Amino acid sequence: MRWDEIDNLPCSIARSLSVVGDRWTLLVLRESFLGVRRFEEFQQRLGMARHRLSDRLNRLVEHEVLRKVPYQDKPPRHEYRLTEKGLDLYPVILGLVRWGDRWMDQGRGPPVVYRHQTCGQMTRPGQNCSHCGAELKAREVTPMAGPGLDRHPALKQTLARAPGRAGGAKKAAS
Amino acid sequence: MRWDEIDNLPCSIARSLSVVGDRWTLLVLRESFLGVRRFEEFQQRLGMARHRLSDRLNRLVEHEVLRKVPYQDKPPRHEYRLTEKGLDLYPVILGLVRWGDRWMDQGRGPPVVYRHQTCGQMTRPGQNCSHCGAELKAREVTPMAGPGLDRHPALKQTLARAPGRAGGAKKAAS
DNA sequence: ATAGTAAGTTCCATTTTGGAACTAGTCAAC
DNA sequence: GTTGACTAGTTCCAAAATGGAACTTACTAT
Repeated sequence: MRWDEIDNLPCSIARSLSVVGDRWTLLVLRESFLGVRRFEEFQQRLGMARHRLSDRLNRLVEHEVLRKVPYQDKPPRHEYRLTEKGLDLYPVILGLVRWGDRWMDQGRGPPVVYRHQTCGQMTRPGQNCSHCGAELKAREVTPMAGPGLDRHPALKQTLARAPGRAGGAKKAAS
Repeated sequence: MRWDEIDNLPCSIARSLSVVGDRWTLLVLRESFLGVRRFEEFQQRLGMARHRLSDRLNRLVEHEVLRKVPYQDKPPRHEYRLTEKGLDLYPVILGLVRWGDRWMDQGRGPPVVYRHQTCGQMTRPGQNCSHCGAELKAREVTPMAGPGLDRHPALKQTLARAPGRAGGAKKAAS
């Protein structure tokens, strides 16, 4: 069976994987959830081949997980932003984080920890806040450096601009 | 960046994907969660190339997501069963199901629906039961044919032996 | 005119995957 | 006592996906 056939299986897992089930797509989306929006920035942070990134972004736009939003006219330039469909992948991302934190942390503790802005407390990654029980929404969660992030200044920088922070992806006040 | 380097990134998503982030692995695990344990049965249900399946199963065993359990001596034969680490991937699987159900159902409704045995009610796929709120464990959830499964007898058969059913993967009574 | 920035595309080598056929150990039937 | 079936693979080769580096296009700034 070839990859371009699996989206027709009567299986929600196969259909989901037909969009996000390759080496890079979920890492691209991780960056999106951290506030990254531009081609150059995705490429620099992920270190992936440029044409591969181009493919992945285009496919995500095709499937309406991201949408292209122009931010200047001359020359035409645009950003890639999460749609509602894309934002709805947050539990999948946090599910992978939770599993990786538990089983793949190399004994150092989680590289990233999360605070639920709505209730103000730290939460385990997952579908619901482990403190208040409310559903975790990407815009209401602040990722912060955890114990497993020793000596990785580059990633700390990524975190510094994540949602929920002053001076983050959006201007703090307009 | 090559694939065999990503498991060293200080990122739980990348590390999780280094185990389950390829075309087939999560589909293999889906079958595991449905009670499939033997090479031939994985191969027949998934229709994937045999040596690819062999690779994937070996990698999952290496990472202790599955373990090999002998079931006969002459000739030596064994089954692949989920470990605790593997069972802990259930929320990731159900996260993909939930997203696929919502966004990729082709207008037909979910192919599979889930009943939480512990409370006896139907639940949305996810980390917790949408009825009673308890964490969903693979062994306490029964997948059943949903509206999106029209005319797919093969998959109905897969479901018929899933956990929580009499006459399923284990003998009903010993 | 030269350099810089952003978002790609092109070319080519390497890696991964897919398909079909073949191997190995054992039992059961003819 | 040879043939066929069953289970779990492996081998060979072609096709597809990926990675790396250089090049392109459309501007702006110096």
